[in-house]
Amino acid sequence: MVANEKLPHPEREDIELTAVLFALSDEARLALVQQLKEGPMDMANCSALDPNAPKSTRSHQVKVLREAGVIISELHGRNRRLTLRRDDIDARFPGLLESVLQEESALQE
Amino acid sequence: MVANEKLPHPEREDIELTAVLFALSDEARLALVQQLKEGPMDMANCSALDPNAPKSTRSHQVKVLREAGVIISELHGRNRRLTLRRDDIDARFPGLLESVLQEESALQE
DNA sequence: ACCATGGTTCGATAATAGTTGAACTGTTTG
DNA sequence: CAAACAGTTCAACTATTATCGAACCATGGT
Repeated sequence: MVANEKLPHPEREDIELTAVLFALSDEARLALVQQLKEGPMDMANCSALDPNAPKSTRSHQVKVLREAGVIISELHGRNRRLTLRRDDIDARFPGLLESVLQEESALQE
Repeated sequence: MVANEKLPHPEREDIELTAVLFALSDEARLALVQQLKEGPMDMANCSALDPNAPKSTRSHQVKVLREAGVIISELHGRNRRLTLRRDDIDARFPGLLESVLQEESALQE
């Protein structure tokens, strides 16, 4: 039972490849996904989301990933806990996440 | 020896993941890449490039894929022969193309 | 109940991307 | 060499995305 799911997430079968690719085609969003491969994180702790940026900007980046079906964003205390939808993406597009997550350059430069 | 290479193509090591993902995040461009997995094709014969669209539009779509390093566009007679850079993409991002090319939906709907 | 925290939403503006016609380039064919 | 063909480039326009401040909303702590 997932707590308080107010923000819409696409069902697995509604996840579209082009939307996923687009969501991942941004350095910042890709870096965030890289960070989430280790496990769920609270949004406030994600260093990949520039802490200097306004929160509306951070919220927007997360929204794009969420609406594409790449991550789940659920209420957890007063934070948002972000979880990579690894199973769903793997089921829809086998091998895609693995190949993207291998790449380290997004975090380095 | 490749014939008459006037248009710039990035070197293998300069191909960026985000640029590739972005190039593939468009239905039309993805469909073109799907079509090219069978082998090189002349631009004029690619049904994935809407034949009703103006040629400047088709040229633009090809340009995005070329500049991202996804395809090679070389002069071949009075056509452009398009070739998927499978080896280069595989070398840079192993598994990525395979996972994207498995997906059929782009050609179907 | 109040306040601080962490985030969302809205609306405006800036930046980036796509579309297209017209003019131009290179190549084949007559 | 001229016309036709295939495509590129340019410039103007449209459309989509991103950024950001301000107002708002829910939760946790006191």
